[in-house]
Amino acid sequence: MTAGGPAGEVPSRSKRADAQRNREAVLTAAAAVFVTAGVDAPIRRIAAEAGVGMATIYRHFPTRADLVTAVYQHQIEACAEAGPHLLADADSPLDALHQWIDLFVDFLVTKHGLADALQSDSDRFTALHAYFLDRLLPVCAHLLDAAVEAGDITPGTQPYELMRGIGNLCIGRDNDPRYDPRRLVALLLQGLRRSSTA
Amino acid sequence: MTAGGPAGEVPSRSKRADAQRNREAVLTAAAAVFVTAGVDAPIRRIAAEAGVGMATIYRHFPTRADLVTAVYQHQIEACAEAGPHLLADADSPLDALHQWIDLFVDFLVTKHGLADALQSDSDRFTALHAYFLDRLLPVCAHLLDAAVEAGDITPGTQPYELMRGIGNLCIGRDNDPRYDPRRLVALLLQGLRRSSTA
DNA sequence: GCTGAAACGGAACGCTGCTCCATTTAGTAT
DNA sequence: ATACTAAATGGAGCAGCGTTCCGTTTCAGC
Repeated sequence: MTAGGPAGEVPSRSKRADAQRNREAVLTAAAAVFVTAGVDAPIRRIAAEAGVGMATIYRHFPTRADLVTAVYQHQIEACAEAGPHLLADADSPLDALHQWIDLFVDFLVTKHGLADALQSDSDRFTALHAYFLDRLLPVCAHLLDAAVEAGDITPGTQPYELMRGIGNLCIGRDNDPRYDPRRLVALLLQGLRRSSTA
Repeated sequence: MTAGGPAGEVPSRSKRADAQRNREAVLTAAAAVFVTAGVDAPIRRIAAEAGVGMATIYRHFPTRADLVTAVYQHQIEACAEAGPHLLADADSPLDALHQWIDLFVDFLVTKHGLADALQSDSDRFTALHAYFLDRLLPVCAHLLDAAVEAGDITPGTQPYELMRGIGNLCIGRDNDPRYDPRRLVALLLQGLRRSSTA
């Protein structure tokens, strides 16, 4: 019951001050290194950048997925929270879905290697995959349902499948002028539209 | 001058017999290992399976892409050759495109990690990427052009982008019942259709 | 200050890709 | 049949990476 003491309301407190500081240093360093070397950057590199030992990183973030998740948590949250907002403001549910997916795609393509990691068949990133799903799948499902209900798109598409499809389309070398994920995502969404012949 | 001897007409000859044998052994072993461990399987493993040293593999196949290419060459060729054949037999160019893409997708999804390798941003597989493009891009372009000319789909889609998109959709853990690349590829093709409102 | 425990750092281990070179072996000329 | 040469071989060796382990340092409460 722990009457008056810290009961763990704020999860990031109740640790030693230096541990807190190091945690922040690691997050900052990781964010910087991820930009240039991708989310697969060597732990040693991040540790050096942060001025800590490797064990410190492993202690704070047991798996790489935990580190990546922590680095991008705010942006993932922002994307999740944008969903209902867009639905309220857009001209149609389909518009809202489009705009939300644009946000999602922008997020993925600007994070070097993130889309790759999300779909990696390695077990290293399962937790990251799970976090994305927990946070964004309901949002996507809601938008999808709204668009179906409005009669804009055909029913039957599973949100999970759609999100993975979009994520997959974002995989690949950056800055290839011949390949723009956005165009293919647009094509995919076009395929979702309710055809007039149906 | 080497009057009567082999002059090198057949490129895979003109090597010592043991080298030929080892080359075949490596290909067989690699094919077997790829099935269970994916195209990223350690060279040591393939060497052990083939009963040769690692250097032998590197000598015959300088890069991993060369090895993977050699292992799947016949299937890639078959896929390439099927294109014109399908176009001649199918009811419509769009049908032919569909069937050909089905072939392509089947090929990718049954080769563990191949789709991942094709889009990997690592330089290890650039040659593989190039080979796929050299061989299959013209076929895809031809089918696409025919479908556009028949008025079945809207013009403007680049064959390269389409192929990469399809390849990307095939990436991921095998046997996930919630994600079937075929459904998304179908959706993508649906998006290519000429809409009656255009 | 003193002390116990939390936190730390980097050496160490295992696995992998790739290279280098002493040794073996196939093919040929005698 | 034998000897010779160049092709071919194999595995030790090096470097980079993820992950763990443990002796040492540092914080925080008394």
